[in-house]
Amino acid sequence: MSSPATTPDPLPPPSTPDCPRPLRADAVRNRACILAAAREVFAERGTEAHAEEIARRAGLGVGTLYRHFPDKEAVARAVLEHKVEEVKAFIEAECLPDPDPWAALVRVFRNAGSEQAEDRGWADAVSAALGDDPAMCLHRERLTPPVMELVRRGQAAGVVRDDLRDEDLFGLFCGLSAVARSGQDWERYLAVVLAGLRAGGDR
Amino acid sequence: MSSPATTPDPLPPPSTPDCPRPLRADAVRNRACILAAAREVFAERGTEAHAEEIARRAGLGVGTLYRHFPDKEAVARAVLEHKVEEVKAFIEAECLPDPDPWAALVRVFRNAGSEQAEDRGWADAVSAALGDDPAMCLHRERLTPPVMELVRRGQAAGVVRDDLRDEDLFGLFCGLSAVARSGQDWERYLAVVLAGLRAGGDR
DNA sequence: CTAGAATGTGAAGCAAGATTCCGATTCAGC
DNA sequence: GCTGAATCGGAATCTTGCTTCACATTCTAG
Repeated sequence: MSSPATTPDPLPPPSTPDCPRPLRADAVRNRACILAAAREVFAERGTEAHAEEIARRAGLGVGTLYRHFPDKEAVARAVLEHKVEEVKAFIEAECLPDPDPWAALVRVFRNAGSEQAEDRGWADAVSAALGDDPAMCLHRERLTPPVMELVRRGQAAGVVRDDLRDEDLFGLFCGLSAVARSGQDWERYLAVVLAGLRAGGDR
Repeated sequence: MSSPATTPDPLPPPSTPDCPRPLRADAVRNRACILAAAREVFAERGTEAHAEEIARRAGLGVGTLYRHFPDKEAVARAVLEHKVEEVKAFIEAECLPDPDPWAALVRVFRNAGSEQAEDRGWADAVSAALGDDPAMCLHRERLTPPVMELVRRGQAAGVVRDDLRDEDLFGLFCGLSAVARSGQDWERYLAVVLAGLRAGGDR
């Protein structure tokens, strides 16, 4: 079926779907620089970050940025992807294992608050997660399950209010993002929300 | 000091600070059209509303819009002003008189939720109120007092949690705005927040 | 009814950013 | 160290939306 190994394939390495061809070493390095810079800039400026600033911060020209990504949104998506994995990892490593579901849930919210306070882009993304842009909803799907798992455990233990659906949860995070983004004291806001989540506080 | 009354003042009516000169009848009418259109468009599109669309919806050219307002932001301010008065009037007429401070507070929040769900511009403004743009903070100053008055009464009656400062309150409204704006079910969100506001639910 | 000021128009001018383009540079295999 | 393909750079281009302007139209006082 394939040509004898002795004759080097005249075509570039057959482009497998996930690795069309090995990137040149410098290109790999630069791509990483762009992503690192983008993480910084999005964290500072949120969705409004400028492509130019990302490139400059990476020590590269805009053209290079556009060689690696089709447009600015793609960069944002890549950065978001990274953040989601980070947060997911935190929840799975630091919260899910906790035998006390309430303490674990509190830790999830605290983490969300501090991350959002420090990363405007992340706060923007969480706010946008309620919208209808599919790219922005992706992380909602990715993070809801582990958090709901904790909620369910809490409800089983009788410490979390019984009515509470997926969407409500994201609504709360969304509110938190609005407060955290603004430099407001999100801990106080969180205190109220947590009190509200606790079982029995119902009106 | 002034010239005899018999000689009509050759100058246009001395421009008093608040009424430089009487506007022409059609100008008054058009200004009102612009504001009405602006209210609609800002309600639909929020801060992103286009000057052009406002003018078109008013049945006028953009130039006319700019004859009446120095820039788009001035239009937004005027619209905001109107909304703030409306909300303030609602609180003073429908909530402050209520002898039950908790019921009154709930009504304030419900009103906020439904207004924000129907008026994207208002939701945006509330979110922005935590920022540092003075024009956007103005309504915070205007609405905080009456609401805090209710909070204080509630605290005195022992139905509202004791620690609760001005800023916290706006944080909660800000969160509500994020949820309401997104078409999410803000009533559920509110249920949690209200449970959290209630005295005794503390962790 | 008429003149002249006040208004209304919307095309043209600008500004800010995103994206493209193509010559200049750098890598990787020989 | 050579050569051609892959990359880089950043000025030029395009897009979008705000704002201005010179001229046309409409009011209002006389």
